[in-house]
Amino acid sequence: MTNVSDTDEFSPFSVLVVDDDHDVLAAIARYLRIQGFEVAVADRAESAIERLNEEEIDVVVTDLIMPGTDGLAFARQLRFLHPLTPIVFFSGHASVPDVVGAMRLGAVDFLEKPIDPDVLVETLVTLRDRYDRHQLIERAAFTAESDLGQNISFRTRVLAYEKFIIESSLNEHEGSVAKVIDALKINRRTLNDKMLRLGIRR
Amino acid sequence: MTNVSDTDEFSPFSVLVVDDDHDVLAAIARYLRIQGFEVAVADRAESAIERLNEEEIDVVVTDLIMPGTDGLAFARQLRFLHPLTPIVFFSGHASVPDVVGAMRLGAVDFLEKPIDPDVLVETLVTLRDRYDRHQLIERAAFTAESDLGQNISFRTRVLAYEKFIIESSLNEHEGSVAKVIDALKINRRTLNDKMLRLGIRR
DNA sequence: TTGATTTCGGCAAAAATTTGCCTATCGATC
DNA sequence: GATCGATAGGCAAATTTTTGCCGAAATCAA
Repeated sequence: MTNVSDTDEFSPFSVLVVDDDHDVLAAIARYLRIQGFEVAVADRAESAIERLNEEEIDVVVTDLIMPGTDGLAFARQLRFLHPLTPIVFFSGHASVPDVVGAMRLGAVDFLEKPIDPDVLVETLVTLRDRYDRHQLIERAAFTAESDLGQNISFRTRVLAYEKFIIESSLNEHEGSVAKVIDALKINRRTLNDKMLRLGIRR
Repeated sequence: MTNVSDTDEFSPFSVLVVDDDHDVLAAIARYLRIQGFEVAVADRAESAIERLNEEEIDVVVTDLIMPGTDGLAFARQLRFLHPLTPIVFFSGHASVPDVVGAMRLGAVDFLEKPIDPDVLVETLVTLRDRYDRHQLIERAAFTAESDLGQNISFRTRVLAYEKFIIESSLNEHEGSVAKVIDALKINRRTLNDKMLRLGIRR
């Protein structure tokens, strides 16, 4: 696997903000940019998906209630395309089922409107600090063959995920294979084989 | 196949209900027993933990707000003792952060008080049908942001991810297995087997 | 009701993965 | 140089998964 851009400049943490209200969108984007985030915006789900396919997004921040494809439906698509990309929801009057649905889709957090910019930034900073490395690895694993868009085979996806898990765990344990074996409860021989097959090096 | 009377072949599905309000507790317990569940009750977290250690509990249903140890703190203990036991929360006036916190702890659902008994039963029936005793696969297993994710085996995580992919794809294709087969490029027989093993229903 | 379509599961062969055993390499240390 | 600890890989048996074939059950459309 030749990865064109994994050696060059460090990639900033990029946030995709999705909201149909342009004023809110602009305000959030502006604030986040001041805070040093790279920000992409979209005013509806369809364009958000486009953005996600075009550029590397580290985290998605989306309104729950939008005309057309709403936040949950959007998250569902996102989950399918990029299963591990963190999602932060926000909404004005969210019902309990809404929040439940969002969290079930793997949302990291659910903020209430009006958004306190500092709370949002805090959430994002936590994510950045905590998952920066993981995200980079994830991208390498999941974008490797995802150029084709939707039709990635089940097999490929699962392998990519396995690769992600192992690389994450290795990363977390500073390259100690023994610790990974323990943490993932995986047979040593199996791990070695998988690493070989998936092209994982310490 | 999905018949209520089939279940007596297996060990019964046991529910632990936790609420400090004895009236509510009795009402729920009574209703669930009528519906054929084996029900244990506890009026506070401490006794609930005792119950959990004494008998085999398949799912915990707990109030969020209780004097002493509240629902979230209780869930945290439960997670430590029985990481894969499903939890269903209920509460009267739950705030968004409450719900978020509950779901982060791996709650299966969050119901609002007053509880509609039928909704609760439906939730439990789904759980009963869906979770195979041998192979409990927690949604949290694969959620990247979960606090739990750490001690879960490689195998379990991968299975959870497979389950997620298939469910997502089914969802996206409105339950059409044929379309899923095409989209995921997976053998029909393999898909059927996986659905069976992972407890996926259309 | 009938016939076409779709979905499911039993079964067994084929294929792939996992695992245990044994040996080899690499570094750090004595 | 010898040794210890950690990591890898060859090999073959054990185990699991995948797949094709078959028929049955369920669903849908006249």
